[in-house]
Amino acid sequence: MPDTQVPDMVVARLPLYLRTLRYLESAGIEVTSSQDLAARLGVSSAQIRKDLSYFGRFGKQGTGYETANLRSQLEKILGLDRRWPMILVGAGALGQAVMHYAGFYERGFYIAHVFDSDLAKLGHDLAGFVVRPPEEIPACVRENDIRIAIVAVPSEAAQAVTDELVDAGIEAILNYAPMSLTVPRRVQVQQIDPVVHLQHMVYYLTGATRSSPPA
Amino acid sequence: MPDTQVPDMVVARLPLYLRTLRYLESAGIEVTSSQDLAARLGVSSAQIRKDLSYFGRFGKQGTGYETANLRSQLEKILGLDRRWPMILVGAGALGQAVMHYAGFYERGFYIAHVFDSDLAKLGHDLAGFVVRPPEEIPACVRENDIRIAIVAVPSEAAQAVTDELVDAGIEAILNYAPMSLTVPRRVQVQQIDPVVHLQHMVYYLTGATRSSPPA
DNA sequence: TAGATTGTTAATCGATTAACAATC
DNA sequence: TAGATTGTTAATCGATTAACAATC
Repeated sequence: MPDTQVPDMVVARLPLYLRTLRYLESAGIEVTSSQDLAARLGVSSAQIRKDLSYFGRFGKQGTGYETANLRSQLEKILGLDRRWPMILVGAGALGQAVMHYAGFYERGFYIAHVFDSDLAKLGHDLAGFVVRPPEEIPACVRENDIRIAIVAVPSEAAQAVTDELVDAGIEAILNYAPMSLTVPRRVQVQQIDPVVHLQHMVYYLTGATRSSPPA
Repeated sequence: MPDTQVPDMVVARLPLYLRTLRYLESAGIEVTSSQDLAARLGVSSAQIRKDLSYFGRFGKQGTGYETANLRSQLEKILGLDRRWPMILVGAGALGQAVMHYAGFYERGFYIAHVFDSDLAKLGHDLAGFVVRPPEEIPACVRENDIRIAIVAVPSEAAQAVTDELVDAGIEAILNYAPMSLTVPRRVQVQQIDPVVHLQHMVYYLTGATRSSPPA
């Protein structure tokens, strides 16, 4: 079974499965089942089995899945059997918070270089990173084979920075600016905007006339 | 047209529409159309019109939508014609980054109280917030009518903190811990986990054999 | 064996899109 | 008026679920 064309929604769920498997593994739980995972994630067990079936057969009838094995299989499928370097653009408050975030390294990513257009920031100080001017992005990306960038600049600058990143050959962008970015189809973009999630939830907090939250 | 039961996916998109409308408004663009919004957001214009139709009629044939009007209508629909106080649990590195995030206040939210179980943190220092012990959460929530909480504690503590928040009457949780939370159905949960998004994108960066990214 | 759980197919359900009459 | 765009319906498309034979 080759890549029969996996729906993007399925791909999007794999990291959630992976996260739970890591947790189970760290808790010493060596075997799990689609039902157990489903309960922990709040989805249906059929969905988990169906999702996994796009990539192969990882379980054993009557038993379930070996936690460590499925975890490692998912890592391989997602491309996490290596570590990915990223560049960070923006070394302001948000960018510095991103630099300090410990979760990247543990789960397959790390920040390799940091850029900011503020001349006052160029130096060694920030969280152990040397802040470099944006002009150096193209060479840095090329020389270090970097494919992922994090955008942590003010909204006003986000699209311009994105255009430069795309020109430099970046293929995936994690955007912390609260703004939709326009990119060519070959470039992946994902958005981190906590306020969008708050606004979504607040809808269900308003009025008793309001429809009830989704299952 | 009352609340015919709006699909959650539609509700989830409203904040994105709102974000773009705010941008247009700030750029002095007074009129827009479903086509213009669609192009900016990378969705179809039919979807935007359909989504809006769940809530009423906001446009004018032949012309489009008045930016400021549609923005304000969406705010009303989402429940953003007021400002929502939140409590933050966790005053470590992540919690402090959340405290410093300027985007909440501008878009309808603010952190009213901060809690941390670390005795060393109790005090005034952090970003202008007085850090209080978690025992005070229930009274604080009750007395101040707080319905939203942000969880920014280590993964190991996240579920326990969540259970306490639920008991205290919290109805919506924004979770920064990289971990699925289990809550009663009446409670909203949304997750912020940048690594999940990176892992999702990386799938499309691996191998030429790989299916191409979604449109 | 009896009990459990997978992998998979077919049925259901829901979301997106296409298309167009209404109308500004 | 001619041109444009909405709001809405019906058709399409795709994702989720139910169910069960296979099998550990």
